[in-house]
Amino acid sequence: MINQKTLKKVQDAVHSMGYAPDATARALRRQTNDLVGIVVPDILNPFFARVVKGAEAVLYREGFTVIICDSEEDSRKESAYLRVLYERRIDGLILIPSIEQGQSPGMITTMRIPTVFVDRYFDSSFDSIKGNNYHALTLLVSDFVQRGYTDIGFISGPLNTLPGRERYEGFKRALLQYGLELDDSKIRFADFSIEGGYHAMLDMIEGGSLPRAIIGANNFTTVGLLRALRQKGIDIPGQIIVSGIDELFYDDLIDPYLSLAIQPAADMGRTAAELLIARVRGATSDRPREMVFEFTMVRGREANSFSAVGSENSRNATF
Amino acid sequence: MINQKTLKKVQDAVHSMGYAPDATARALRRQTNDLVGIVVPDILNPFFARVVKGAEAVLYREGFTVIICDSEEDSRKESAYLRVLYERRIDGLILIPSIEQGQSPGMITTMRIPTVFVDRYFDSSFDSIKGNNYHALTLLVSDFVQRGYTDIGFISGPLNTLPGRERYEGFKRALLQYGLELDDSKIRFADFSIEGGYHAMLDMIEGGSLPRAIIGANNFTTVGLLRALRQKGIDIPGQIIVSGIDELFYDDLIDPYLSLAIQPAADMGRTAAELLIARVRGATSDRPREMVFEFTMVRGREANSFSAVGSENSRNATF
DNA sequence: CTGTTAGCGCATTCAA
DNA sequence: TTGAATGCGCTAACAG
Repeated sequence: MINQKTLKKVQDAVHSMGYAPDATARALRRQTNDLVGIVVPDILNPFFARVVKGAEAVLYREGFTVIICDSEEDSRKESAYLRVLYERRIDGLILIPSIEQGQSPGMITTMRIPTVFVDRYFDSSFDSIKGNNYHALTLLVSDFVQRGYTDIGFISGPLNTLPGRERYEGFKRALLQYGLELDDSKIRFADFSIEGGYHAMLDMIEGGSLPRAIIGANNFTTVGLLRALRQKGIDIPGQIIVSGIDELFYDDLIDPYLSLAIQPAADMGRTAAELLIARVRGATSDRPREMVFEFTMVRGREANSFSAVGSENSRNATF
Repeated sequence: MINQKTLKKVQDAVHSMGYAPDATARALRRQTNDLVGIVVPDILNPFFARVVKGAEAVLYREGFTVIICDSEEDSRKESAYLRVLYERRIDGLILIPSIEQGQSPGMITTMRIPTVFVDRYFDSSFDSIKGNNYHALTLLVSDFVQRGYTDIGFISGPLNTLPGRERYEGFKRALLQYGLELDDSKIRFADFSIEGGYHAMLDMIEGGSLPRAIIGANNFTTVGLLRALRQKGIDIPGQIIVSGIDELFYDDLIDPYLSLAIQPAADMGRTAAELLIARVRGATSDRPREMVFEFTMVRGREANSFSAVGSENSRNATF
């Protein structure tokens, strides 16, 4: 038995001389890398950034190193990254796919790497995590109806994504549920981007059919939509009232009248990491799990009757 | 000579069978990894996220894989990550240090990895990139003065960071330059966080010395400061007018009267990557380079006299 | 130009 | 319990 104090001294000495074991060689020998890849369409989008932060925290705690890749909503860059990650012999993958799928689905299946999809996904044979998109629209529409607004428009996301489809479906169902009429002139389709939301809203305005209330299909769509309304000098909440899906940043500062249906993004990221770690460490044979997270409604100033913004409600969530 | 078409066919066949060369083994053999680490204090901060995006784009193009690490402004987590990156045998490092330095400076020097510091840094023997912080405050103060506001407050950053020090110094110099008096009751020190800015502003308000104009030392400080003003029901721009440093997100939507001094964050990230690649590939013996980027002034609604927000000015920069 | 071999730094195995 | 040998998958060097 070596003396503990001596051991510690030697370790310290070795360490201070700048030695550290080579993780590359270890990975080669052990055939496992403690490496996880996370691929997201845009790290600047606060929703994705929060998912990444949640996942990263768990993976770091569990001793994994994380390679974060920003596909820039480009399916070719995404595929290229998947290839790179595969060559790096990652042990697991958390993927938020870009809108266009490209070659990724094929690669994911042939790579045979444990994978968890978040928000958007294309393959039910993998673990996946999403928000209850249908319910989000029930929340938003019912909020409008309760406040007396029944003339409701929608800037939808792209229907070739899961949240795009489900939110559009959810919007239609919610209108039906409240006996409201579906008016196509008050629906536009965009691509979950700021520009997309902006142009869709401009188009609706210029089409002459401004609804009394409108919903943005995701955070960026809502930003674009608000920008169009401001540019056209349309009064909020006087002429139109706005709700959106997904947190932005400092939402209370952006527009005190803005109501939002919010997914617990960091929780979803954490859960994705936990599911992934279970796969990596444990039985890969378990059947895929689909986890659905609930949205929370955060109401803007008007819906709160006259409570002050910045008071004890969840609008301070970023704190 | 092998027939090109045959070669291609073989490659395709091999590739389709799921084979891809093992980057881990290659790294071990070649003793170079095409791996770069980026360590930032908070990937949710749009300034840091933009730096990362800029750097990542260049590194990706040049064939490097990027490991992005979020130190959460925690010097212990930062050091732990530096250790991990070192063990992973990264070829280069881009570092935005956390506020407290902890063990990182020592590690950086003993690791002997090509390193580029961005925004904050502690060692002039490495390449570094920053904004012209002094000039930022000249821009902001002179803008206020031109608009007739001479009673100017400042929520400073921490003086143990480079931008914190330089911006505070810059503020003092700018006041001097315009013959204005330095009033300590209108200066508070915070930590570049939303909470910090919020509490600092609250403290100033409750101290009874509200200036007619105020500057936030960085993007988060400005958010916190705005939140405090709103919560206290203080009218912007009636009672106080606000300027800040660094872009937020959708700044025009947050407050149309908000003026900002903005660093070209993505450019700075790109340049960091280019400097790093030059070091990694080339002569390590070159003396360290310090690059200083200029701020751009983006004026809020009032300063623009009556031009509409959303018009052809740089407030649409996020587009 | 093609084919063979040695070794990168570890972890595992087997021998002592 | 401790020490020496083997090989992970690749590439660079070398020999044919």
